Amino acid sequence: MQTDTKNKILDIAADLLQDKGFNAFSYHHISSLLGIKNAAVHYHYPTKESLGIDIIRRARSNFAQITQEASSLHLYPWQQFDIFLDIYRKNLSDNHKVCLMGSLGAAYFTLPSGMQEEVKLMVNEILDWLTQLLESGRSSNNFTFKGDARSKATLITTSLAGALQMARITDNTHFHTVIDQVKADLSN
Amino acid sequence: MQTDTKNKILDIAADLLQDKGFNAFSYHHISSLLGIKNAAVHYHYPTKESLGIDIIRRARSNFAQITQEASSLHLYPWQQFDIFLDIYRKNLSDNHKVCLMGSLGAAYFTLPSGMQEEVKLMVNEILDWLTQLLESGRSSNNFTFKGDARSKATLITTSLAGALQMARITDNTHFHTVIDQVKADLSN
DNA sequence: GTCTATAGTACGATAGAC
DNA sequence: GTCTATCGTACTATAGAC
Repeated sequence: MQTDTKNKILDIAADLLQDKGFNAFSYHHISSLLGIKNAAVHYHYPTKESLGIDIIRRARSNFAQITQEASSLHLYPWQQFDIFLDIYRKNLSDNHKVCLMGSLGAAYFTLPSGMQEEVKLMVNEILDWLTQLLESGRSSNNFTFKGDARSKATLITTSLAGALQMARITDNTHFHTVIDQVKADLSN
Repeated sequence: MQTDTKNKILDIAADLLQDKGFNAFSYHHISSLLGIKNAAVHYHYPTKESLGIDIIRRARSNFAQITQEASSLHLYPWQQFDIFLDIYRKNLSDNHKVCLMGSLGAAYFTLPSGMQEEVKLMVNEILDWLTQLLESGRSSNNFTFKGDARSKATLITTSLAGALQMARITDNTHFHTVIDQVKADLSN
């Protein structure tokens, strides 16, 4: 079990990452929000890369937990899909955070290599899970779409990532528009 | 007419913005690529905000020119749409640049207010143009889709923005997958 | 229009006391 | 585990010579 401070650092850093991006938050931002000093954060995460890696690892772990739980509860395909959409809805309602893929994708070529590897793992896990859900949901006649499931999973994931970014610039209706369109394109 | 150096600054800065993001490039990066000094760039663009604003303004101007030309040539809806897609294809082939909306959306809350306003104008112009193309293309039975055209325009724009980001993390096939899916969803 | 030089700030990171 | 203090670096921006 991690220490309380270490968990709080991770919470704040993840928020900052999805709010301002990896190159626009600092150890000082984190420490001042926690009421401690710069150096205390470095005690828990010596480098910014180690902190970034842990943010992504925790997100991967959370995603695995959510999806495994949905699976063990034998939820219907549409219910599982809605749980997936909730991740993005929550980002929007939490001060217009973008998703991790969007934040890290936009800054990808500035990221330390260890973080780049971790992002790859995360994106592939999301695509794998969604592809399988779409495939089995089509087999059971819950979803309707053409082409292979992985292509559809890619389209959905990229739409949602872009929708969170557009919602910042314009307004929330554009995000909900994308959600509605994505759902409509799976129905029929 | 702008000076040669000022145009080169704009070229390099736009590349850096779409490569690394607004918070990960500096006056020094630009000046060293041009073989001049830091201060010379400040002569042309006193602040980073003024530089950022001009990057977006030029992109808006380029977009207006491209679309007006396509319109004056009386191109078919699919041809016009393909010209639109070319903008994204070119970003991908140019060292995996992301689009301006993606780069600036991810960093939106760190941007100077003047840039935020400029991004809003840009995104609305893109949505306006694409909405009108989709609407008229549907009227002429070239495009097929349900719902209102602006929703479809939003979905397409966000998909493409996200696709460029995902292509960095995974591979180019994911980008072309999105292009194919978007086109298929307009055909039928 | 470009240069040298520098002010002023912020950053990531480390050493060593407590 | 947190602190003070500091090193070395990078950044935006400006002053003034050429």
